[in-house]
Amino acid sequence: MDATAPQSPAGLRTTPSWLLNQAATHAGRLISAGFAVHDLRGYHYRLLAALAESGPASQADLGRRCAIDRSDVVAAVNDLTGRGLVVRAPDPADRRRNVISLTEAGADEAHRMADTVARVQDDLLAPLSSAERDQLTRLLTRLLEHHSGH
Amino acid sequence: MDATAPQSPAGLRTTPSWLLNQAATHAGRLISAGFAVHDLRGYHYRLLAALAESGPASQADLGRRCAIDRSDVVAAVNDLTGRGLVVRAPDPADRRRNVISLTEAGADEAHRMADTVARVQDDLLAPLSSAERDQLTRLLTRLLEHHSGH
DNA sequence: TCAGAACGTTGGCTTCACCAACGTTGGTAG
DNA sequence: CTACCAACGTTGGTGAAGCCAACGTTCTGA
Repeated sequence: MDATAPQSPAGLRTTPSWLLNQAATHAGRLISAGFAVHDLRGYHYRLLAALAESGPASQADLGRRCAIDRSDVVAAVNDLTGRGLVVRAPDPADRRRNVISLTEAGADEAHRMADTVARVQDDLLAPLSSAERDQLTRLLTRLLEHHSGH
Repeated sequence: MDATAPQSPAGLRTTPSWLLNQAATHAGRLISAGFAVHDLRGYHYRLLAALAESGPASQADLGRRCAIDRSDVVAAVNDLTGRGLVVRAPDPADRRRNVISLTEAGADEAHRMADTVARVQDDLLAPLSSAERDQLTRLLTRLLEHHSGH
């Protein structure tokens, strides 16, 4: 992003979807920079976080929880197994499923990435007071609940 | 997005950068659907909006104002000229530059797209009161100002 | 005047979000 | 029990969006 950007058109600048887009883009830059240190990307973190929090799960379940398409879960899990962060095993109780579990290294990495993410939040929300951060979080949460709870 | 998504990990669900990402993704889906009717995409709208608001400009200027890379401006302007929405002319005062101007059809399309965008905002912000919408807008604006004003 | 900056352009890359199709396996209605 | 349909993992592909490096041309400032 050009720091020296002339004022963008008001037609964009005052449009919530534009603001969301730009704020998310910027957050994404910070997050990506943080993840680069771990040599991992967004999909990887989402999966590790889900596994660290709720334990082993099928790929389909992970996809639903992390908002990642089934086919993209395959590739990301491949990456993670290749790095020894995760193990893929057939589910004896349902032979359609694979059970994905964290290895010890995976659990460690999940913690480290969570720390990185936490630092990025502070960076991202620097200009806001703690009350304002809560406000923003609540507004966004309501938005998402409305649009997913249908 | 799966409407039936089981609860995502709290480690994500309560993280502002995740909320921003998801909200922006959803907004993007609504916006894209709206733009599909016009057979145009996000970059096209940004450029048309900037031109409609501030008049003719060089490609580099447009790129800075719309947060689009120089090289991507080239392609988008090519598209727009191909549709007769925009004209590209060399700047006699600075032969490095091209001056991009809206045609009449381009100005019309800019208005129609602005209407589409306005409708999408209402859809997107449906769950929020007008005061809350202002709050959200202000918080996001402050975030962006902080991170671009450096 | 001459070095460096700005401009437009080409070509390439990565991430993320999707979609369609297939074979395999489970569950269920008849 | 069988037929049918749903769910799962997988492959392969698409497109938008955001970037970066390099080049030749043109302008500008020291």
